[in-house]
Amino acid sequence: MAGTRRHGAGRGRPTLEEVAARAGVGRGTVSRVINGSPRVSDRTRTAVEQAVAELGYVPNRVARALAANRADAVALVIPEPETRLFAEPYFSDIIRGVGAELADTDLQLLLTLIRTPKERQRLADYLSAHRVDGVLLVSVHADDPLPDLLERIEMPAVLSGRRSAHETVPYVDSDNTGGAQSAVEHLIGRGRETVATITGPLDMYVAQCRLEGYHAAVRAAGREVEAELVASADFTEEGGRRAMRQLLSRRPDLDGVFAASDVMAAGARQVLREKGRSVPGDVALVGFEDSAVARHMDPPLTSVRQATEEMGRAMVRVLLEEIAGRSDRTAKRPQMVLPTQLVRRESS
Amino acid sequence: MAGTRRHGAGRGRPTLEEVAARAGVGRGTVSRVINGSPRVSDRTRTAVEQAVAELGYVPNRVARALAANRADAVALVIPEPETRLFAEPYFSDIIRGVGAELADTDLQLLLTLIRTPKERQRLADYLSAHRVDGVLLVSVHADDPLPDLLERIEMPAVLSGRRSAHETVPYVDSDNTGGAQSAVEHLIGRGRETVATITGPLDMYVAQCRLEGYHAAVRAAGREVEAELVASADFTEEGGRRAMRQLLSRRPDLDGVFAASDVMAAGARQVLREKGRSVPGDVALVGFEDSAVARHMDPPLTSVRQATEEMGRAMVRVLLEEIAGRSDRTAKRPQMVLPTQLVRRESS
DNA sequence: ATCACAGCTGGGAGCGCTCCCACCGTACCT
DNA sequence: AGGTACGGTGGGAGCGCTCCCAGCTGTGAT
Repeated sequence: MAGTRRHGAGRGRPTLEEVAARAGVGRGTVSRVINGSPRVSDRTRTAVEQAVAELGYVPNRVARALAANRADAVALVIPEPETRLFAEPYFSDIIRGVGAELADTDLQLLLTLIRTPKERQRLADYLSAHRVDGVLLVSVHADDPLPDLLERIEMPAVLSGRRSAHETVPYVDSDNTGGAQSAVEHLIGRGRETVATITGPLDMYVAQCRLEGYHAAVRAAGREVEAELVASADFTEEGGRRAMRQLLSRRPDLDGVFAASDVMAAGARQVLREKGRSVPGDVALVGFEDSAVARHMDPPLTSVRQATEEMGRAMVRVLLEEIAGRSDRTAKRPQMVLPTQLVRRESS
Repeated sequence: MAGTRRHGAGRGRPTLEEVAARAGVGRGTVSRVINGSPRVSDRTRTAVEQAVAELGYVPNRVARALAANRADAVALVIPEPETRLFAEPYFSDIIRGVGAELADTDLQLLLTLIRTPKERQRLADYLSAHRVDGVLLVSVHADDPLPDLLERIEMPAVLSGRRSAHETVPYVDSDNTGGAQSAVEHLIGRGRETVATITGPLDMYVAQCRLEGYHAAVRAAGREVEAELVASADFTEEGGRRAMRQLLSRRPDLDGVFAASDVMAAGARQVLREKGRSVPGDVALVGFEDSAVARHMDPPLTSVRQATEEMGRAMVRVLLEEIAGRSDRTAKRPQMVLPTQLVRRESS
């Protein structure tokens, strides 16, 4: 009865044991070679490596995960509504970066889209069960309970973006304040006198930062910040339209607009066209994100580029560190801010 | 020595055994309840369910996967270059659909981006090792060896799109021919006399189909298909520009263009503007894909919408069938074609 | 020659589950 | 009453690996 295989699939795949037999060594030794332990003689190592090659041995990750109580996987969690709200490229660029950086590891990338509270609960269970080694969280809201849950169960995690200025969890963010500031300085530098801004939802830290950058640039130019020149929206095209109408009715004399996202800039552009204002002739327009939308607008939109793909890569690096360095509890949490860059196009 | 736990993480998570003890039954019985086997008495089932609830038991997928020789995961394979080439929304909409449909299952979604031949090889190894239960392949080229490999190792797989008219592997595709045809019929119906087309790379079946639809519509209108009116490109914006210039120099009298992708239409639009042709006044323009680009063009682009998210969902459904029904080898491979829909906007 | 102590090595135990076989009872037949 | 059948159940074996401990060398110190 011994040796009877029950399952068809996977049949014939060599196991550690078989490699050991062929190399004339014990299981433990093969395991050590596979995992690159230094305590193996060169002689033995060579023998094992040859056996591995001959048999075409590939370790069974599942067995490994079970025995070592690791998962060999990280989860990328994406709150679904966000992918609709934010311009798509952000989302896919992050994935690209994450995927690229993970390719060198042998960690699997698990993608988790969260739509409903039920699914969020399910994820929480899943994570509590330690079925992944770490978590990458994209665009978390300030009131999201997930980061705290992760903290509690000691699951390594990295956020893209901060929830507030005093973020405690490791994160990778881009320099929203600086980017916004440079955008507005650019507008002012081009001689615009009355520069307005369309903000994102101000309960989001990212929107606060971009507004903060606007303020900074206005003040740096020795001007007053006028409340009339600030309209807040929600990162959507429709929101951009509404805010632009508001702004135009309040201050018909405005000649520059900084929108905190390209999509809102697109909405604003439409309203400007409706009202017969030329861009950049009458009104200069700048966006944020440098998404495909910016390039395809007419005229092409000046925008602040964030290194989104690089953010994905950085997140993985930080997460890997977190996973490795969990031991020393005192270590400071790695947090990094990536620079942005103004991309000048015809809209300003 | 018995019962000594070595690993810290996961400590305290109840196991099947503990649930069994608490419910006063055997391991096998608990397993049956968990997996919804019908051969359990109501009495016992209730007792087990209570124990599960009290202990907060969550099955360990890794152990399950090892024991059952399943992986409880499917891989979504995305050839990296494609995600740059194709407009992004396609890619993220597919993911959205796949994620949504998978949420009801307890399969994990593994995302695999393929950039280099080395990574492709790695994936091949990985799949050969049966570490996933099935594979979703996005936009495969005709010469991609992956589908055949999968066939060989009997790994369930579903393609998005076909490689040729005689695709043998299960797939989900949209009605490219029909969509293109309706687009061109629309142009002709609006009174356009000289309708040209910008095609994708003709070694891709999807490009062939869209061209085929163009031909069909032209012929259906009782006209000749003129080679001069066909310019092929590569689904990129730059390609669209080049093709448009070609077309314009060959046939300055053209008054309608069907571009086989929105991105190429965007390129074409730029050239038309350069050359002083108004849209839709002088030239009516239609794209394919109905991506964000289409909505943000000026004027907004009429385009053929494909139900991309639904394609993702359908792919999962088909894959699940494949995984389940692997037993009867004679069953026909499920293949489905989703309808498209013309979305009219101001460009035509 | 003896002892100690390395560096290597083999292999038992165990990770948490599924599979399957043997077994128990009860209901139904002859 | 004995036989048959079958729904329901317990638990051994095993999935392929990692961990760890004991043991086995060979070397250098004594």
